[in-house]
Amino acid sequence: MDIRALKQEVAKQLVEGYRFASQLQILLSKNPDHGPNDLNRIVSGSGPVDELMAKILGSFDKTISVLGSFEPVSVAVPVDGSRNTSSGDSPAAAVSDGRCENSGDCRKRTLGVNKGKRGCYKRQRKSQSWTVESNTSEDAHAWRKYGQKEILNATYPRSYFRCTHKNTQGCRATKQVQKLEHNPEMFQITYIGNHTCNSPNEEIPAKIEPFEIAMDSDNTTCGSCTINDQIKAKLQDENCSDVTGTVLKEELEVDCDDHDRKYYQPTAEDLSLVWQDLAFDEHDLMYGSMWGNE
DNA sequence: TGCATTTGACCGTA
DNA sequence: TACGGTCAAATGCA
Repeated sequence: MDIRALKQEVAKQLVEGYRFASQLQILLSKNPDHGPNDLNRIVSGSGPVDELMAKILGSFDKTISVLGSFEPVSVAVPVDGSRNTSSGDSPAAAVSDGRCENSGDCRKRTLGVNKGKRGCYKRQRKSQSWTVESNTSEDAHAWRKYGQKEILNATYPRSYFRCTHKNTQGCRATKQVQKLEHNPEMFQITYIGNHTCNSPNEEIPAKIEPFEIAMDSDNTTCGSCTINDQIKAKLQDENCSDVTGTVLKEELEVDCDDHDRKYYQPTAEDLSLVWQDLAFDEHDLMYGSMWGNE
């Protein structure tokens, strides 16, 4: 079975799974207070609904991870022979990931032997980011704080986190956490990029509450729709959905590489992002009209 | 001792 | 040029 067939099969399974999750979400939305038709009565245990959702979405997470594992690592052919042809997920790539990989841009500093590399990095493009608000800054993934900054005209500093598995698995996911001005109890969390690591969902603490995608001020637009539109627009802006050849594919991996594996937080909203992205990439990169052929 | 966090320095971008 | 994002040495902690 070739990779295309495998991807089609996985994607097909995701279609069904997504539908099921969507139906469950609808049920939940109809019973926000866990009323007479409370799903808690269907599933035993504490916080069964959230737990069930976490399991379902966790399955998506893993499936998409598997899908990502089929990504050919030698697709990107160097134009000038100088660029690493790996997908950037290997540990070796992780070491140089994000900094000094194009050594020509690395200016040597005069701060000492080790300090010479400080600040020599490649800033991650925000081609794929979304913001949520939550009463906790924690989530299902393991993060490592790498910085904190005072932001102009902001009361609270902004903390910067990267995936713990950045070095081991080359995961480029990062997030920024900042307390809300009007509600310090809440955190505004901006996720940038997607996890390419195989962070186990088993580590998800049961007590963690699901995120809420930030609503528009008038609450007329659901966060996922807004985010999807933004991503879609962004992808189009960056020609990420217009990949027709090897060189462009490489550009995609450089500038939009995280689009290849769109999975992240185990929430319904974010799952829609997963879905959106899969549709985008598989459609545009591989099959051309895969979903239309269904 | 190893890993996570803190914090000042540095760089990219608008 | 200022601001924000990232790096990495120093430090803290289990």
